[in-house]
Amino acid sequence: MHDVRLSPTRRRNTFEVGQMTAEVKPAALQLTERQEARRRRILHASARLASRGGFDAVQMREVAENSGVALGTLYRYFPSKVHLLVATMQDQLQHMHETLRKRPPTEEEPAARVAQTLMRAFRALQREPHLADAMVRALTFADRSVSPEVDTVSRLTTAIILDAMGLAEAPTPEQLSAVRVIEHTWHSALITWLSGRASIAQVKIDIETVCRLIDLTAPAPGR
Amino acid sequence: MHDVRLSPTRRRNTFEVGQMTAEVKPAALQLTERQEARRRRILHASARLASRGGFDAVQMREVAENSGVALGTLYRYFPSKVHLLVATMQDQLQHMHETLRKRPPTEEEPAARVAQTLMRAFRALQREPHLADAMVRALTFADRSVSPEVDTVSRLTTAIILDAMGLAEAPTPEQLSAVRVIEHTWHSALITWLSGRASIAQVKIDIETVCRLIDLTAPAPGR
DNA sequence: CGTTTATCTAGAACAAGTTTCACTAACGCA
DNA sequence: TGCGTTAGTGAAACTTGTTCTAGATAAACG
Repeated sequence: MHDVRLSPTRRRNTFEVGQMTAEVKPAALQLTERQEARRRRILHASARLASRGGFDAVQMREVAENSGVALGTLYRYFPSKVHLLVATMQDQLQHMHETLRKRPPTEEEPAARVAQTLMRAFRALQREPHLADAMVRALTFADRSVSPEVDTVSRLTTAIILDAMGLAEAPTPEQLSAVRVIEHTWHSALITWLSGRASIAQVKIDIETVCRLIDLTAPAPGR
Repeated sequence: MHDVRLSPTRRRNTFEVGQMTAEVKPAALQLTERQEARRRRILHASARLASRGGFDAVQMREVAENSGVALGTLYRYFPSKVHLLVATMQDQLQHMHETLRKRPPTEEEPAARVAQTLMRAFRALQREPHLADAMVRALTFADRSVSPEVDTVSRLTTAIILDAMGLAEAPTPEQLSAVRVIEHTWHSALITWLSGRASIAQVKIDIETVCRLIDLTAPAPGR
């Protein structure tokens, strides 16, 4: 009768934005091997369905079936569809982060580096527009009950951007503000693209535009 | 048997961003008086329910009951819950725009004027956080089928910002980019606030931060 | 006016997210 | 190894958005 939800719900890795390292592992409180495997199967099924038909195509019953797990079990691992998709996004972001670490941006200026990085991520999303749809829609639709998970995604994104700026260690408050604004723009621009209201070119422009903020907060004398 | 959906669906007021005036009336293709009244009752009920419990509290059956209309009729006027809420947002924005016209921002600098305007709007939303939740969640969750309506909201927002900048007439492409980025930040910051991941103060900072972009695109020599 | 046609109404029906329940399997530990 | 507890299964039930149907009203129009 102990309706204690499985890890993902209460995960709350308290760590500062700055000290984000490569190890942001799911960190669910000790899962057995079989459980870890189940969790992985679920995420995999979720991503697969999502890359077919986007948000709507991820149907909980089907995810359960496809991952060989009972519906109730699925809900024990991920207490809602949005939780599931946000976790899926965490997963994908992790990959992205690692990939980016291997091939850091080539540009000189921080602003250009960030823009380049985001455009790379954007191109990756373009390859799986449905998956992108599912993840981003879930992310912005998430209510308070998903805050911890959304926050994790946000921290990952922040880490990626800071990495691109070349200062994963000691960002100033001003720089953090700029990064937050960049993130806002990133998410919202993706949405306008996904809903067909903005072209790829326009998203590019928006990203480049917002990245100029970085210059404003550069360590240089610039106000 | 002519399942022609009512106006709101196919509304497609083609008008340029710049020439946005006060007359953006719903403009549904000729509704009779009774129909206009019904539409209004529906929107009113929607807003009332939303200001109670936010997105989830707006239940289509209840909206129908509260506005004295059959469920089928509700769906004829607004083909989905998201359509309904986006229309509700249009409605509210209209009011906001008029209010802002009456008392334009007092600041001198364009950037400060925009920031002041958005903070005013933000304070208005803070008075009805649940309503804000319903509208903003609907807006960002909207899929392609709602694009025209979302676009209308976007144009209204753009108009408000351009007004605040003091150039509703001839914005440069660069300025339009900045405005788009400001809008992105505005929506996304609202979401982080609504989901409890950012404080009011933080939203304020983000708005002020992004508004600096306006200086970068000023008619002045600034690059 | 009377008729034709488009709207509305009431209510059932359907779909997918979520919850619940009774039961079985796996795990942790003494 | 045996046993109590936690996790997982299967299936039904429940909720709320959405669709459908048949019949009643209102509008348009000759």
